[in-house]
Amino acid sequence: MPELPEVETTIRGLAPFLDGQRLTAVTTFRPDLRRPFPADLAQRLTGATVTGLSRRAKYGIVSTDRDDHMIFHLGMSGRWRIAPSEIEKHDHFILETEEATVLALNDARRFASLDLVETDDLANWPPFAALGPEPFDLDAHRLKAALAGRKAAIKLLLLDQRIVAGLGNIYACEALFRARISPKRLAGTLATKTGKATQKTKALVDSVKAVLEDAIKSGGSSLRDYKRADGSLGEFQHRFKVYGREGKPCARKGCGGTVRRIVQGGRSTFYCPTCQR
DNA sequence: AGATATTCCTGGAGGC
DNA sequence: TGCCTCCAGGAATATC
Repeated sequence: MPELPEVETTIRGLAPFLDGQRLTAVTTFRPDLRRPFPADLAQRLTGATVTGLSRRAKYGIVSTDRDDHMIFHLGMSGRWRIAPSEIEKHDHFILETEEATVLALNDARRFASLDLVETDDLANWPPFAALGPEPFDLDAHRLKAALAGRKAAIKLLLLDQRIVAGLGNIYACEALFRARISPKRLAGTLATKTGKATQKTKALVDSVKAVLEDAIKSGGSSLRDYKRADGSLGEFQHRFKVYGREGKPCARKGCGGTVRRIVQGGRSTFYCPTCQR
């Protein structure tokens, strides 16, 4: 479930153990995850000092003093474990620091990725080159322009990382609920010139930011696999208003509707047909 | 452009 | 503690 808040939580959890640390040992237990690991991964990381950790969309970035950036994507089930007492099933990659802290990348479904990109290549690195703006950099004008004329359902476009980068299935559903917008609404109808639709675009931008900020404050959401790097669970799953709440009463005061589940683009969408229009 | 299906994987849940 | 089917946070790719 790692969407933007889970990756942000992971980066914040790793930073105290990695930032400024020299990497003393790098171990891979297999040659690939979603993609092959770089052949010189261990060689380039071993002995390097971490100069900073950051995030872009759902990618975590560990930068080193060799102008390298180790970039990970957690896929569906990836997580980092700090100082594990022993190696577990599905640990695929291990970093060890000068202070002897062990960090393990664990991923049952192996949809994660691990890449090493040089600074000069960052902007053109294909996974990054295709990304739209960070949600926190989004504004109503920009979103409106991206949605104008589009006939796809708004939910599907919120999942399109080229439109806005970092939302996944959960937070797309939750943001639409907060904005009172139906996930089935054709994206272009949010982008018309008349006041009401523009207000809807603004509401959506504000809702996207708010739900992500709240989720980060809660340490992300833990459903099946996700845990914070220190092993603790996120808390935001207790605050879902629609996700996973099919058949339950709408959380909006006075609405009285019932949360529905539909399928869009082959994935579950949860929403309240009564108050989301 | 858009809708849909498929693929990469493992594991948990639920039906029988 | 069996077998089978379905479903799951993502995203690239193919086809109509």
